[in-house]
Amino acid sequence: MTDQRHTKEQILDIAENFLRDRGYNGFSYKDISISLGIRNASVHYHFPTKTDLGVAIIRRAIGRFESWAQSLESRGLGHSEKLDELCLRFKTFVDHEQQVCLGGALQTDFKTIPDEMQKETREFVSSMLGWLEGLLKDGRKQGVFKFPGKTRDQALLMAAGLQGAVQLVRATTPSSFDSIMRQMKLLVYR
Amino acid sequence: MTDQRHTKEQILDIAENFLRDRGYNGFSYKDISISLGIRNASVHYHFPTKTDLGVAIIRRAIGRFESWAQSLESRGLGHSEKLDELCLRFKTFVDHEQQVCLGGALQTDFKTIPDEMQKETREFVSSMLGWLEGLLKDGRKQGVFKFPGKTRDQALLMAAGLQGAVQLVRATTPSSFDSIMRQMKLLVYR
DNA sequence: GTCTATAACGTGATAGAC
DNA sequence: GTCTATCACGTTATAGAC
Repeated sequence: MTDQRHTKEQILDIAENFLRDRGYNGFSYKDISISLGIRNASVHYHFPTKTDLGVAIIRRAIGRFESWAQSLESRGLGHSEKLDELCLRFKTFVDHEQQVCLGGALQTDFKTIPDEMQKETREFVSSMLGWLEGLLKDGRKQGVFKFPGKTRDQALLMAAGLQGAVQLVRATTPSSFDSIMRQMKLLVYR
Repeated sequence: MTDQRHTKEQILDIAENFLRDRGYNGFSYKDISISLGIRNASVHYHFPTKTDLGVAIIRRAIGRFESWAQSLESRGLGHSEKLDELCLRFKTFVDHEQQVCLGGALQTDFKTIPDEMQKETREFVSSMLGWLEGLLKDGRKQGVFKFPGKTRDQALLMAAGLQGAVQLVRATTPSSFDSIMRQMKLLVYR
């Protein structure tokens, strides 16, 4: 019984890894089954269709993001530290075999993924943008962040910068990510 | 004779469109052949392998970008106008069925594309980054742009922001692109 | 829950006629 | 240059035994 949840979770781990590594159309049930050491049909037992699998990956990511955001609260971090933690989160992708973030991968493949996945993707992105906007709004009010214009625009720019940064690394060098983070912070703190 | 070049160019147009629309693994020779009204095998006549096709798309994009940059010179545009033109270039993708930019699509699919395409992708990105860095360096020297930090970092941030922006549109709304451009300019002009 | 076996279809690619 | 026909293989997915 714990075994079921265990395998299911393992499949999600592996599939999400492939998704960030190769995109939604860049991996198959066979890849997952080989990676896990079971058979193709066994993967289908846990996730009947690839759509089910894709939706589950994104839903889990949404929950994980919200838990993460919550954990920052309970650790009592300040605005500046929270922003650092977000950047660190993306840096993890780069450090882990130059993977890209889930949102970026799903948006690039957007027109090829089923409707249910598109819907979850919007939800995921909306959740992240909402959090970031809140952080920037609060941080600016308290004088931690200093940027002109609308908070919403700044949040969008940072989200775009973050997801573009992890992708750019693949065509340049890992240090590009650090460059972009450095500059992003420079512009928001002065 | 002109017909050959014509069909070949049409294939490139259609394939590049698919690539920006659905990613490298999201379209097939069949899609192209149907779209062009010829047969699968005929497409293979012009581009024997999908790798050949992919490489040709990127090479053409590199040439096109350099012609575009050159055209800005002959039009005698200033630094500020050149930056506007770049943003406009990306906005075109958004306006055209919310497509993403070639660099972003290729980077997301990077680990699934053949070596030759990876090489061309690096070349393409390098070309764009070099141009942008030159623009920012010159513009800052002349007092048009005002940003702290390294020119290279700023160029990387803007490239990441641009490619992230066209992608984010898909999961949010087209106006996100305008928001991001507005904020990007705000930060580089003050 | 996992297996074997297989269906139904899509993919990149090639041979050879016209 | 384009066609028909076909190959070899990968894909998602299902039926049914263990």
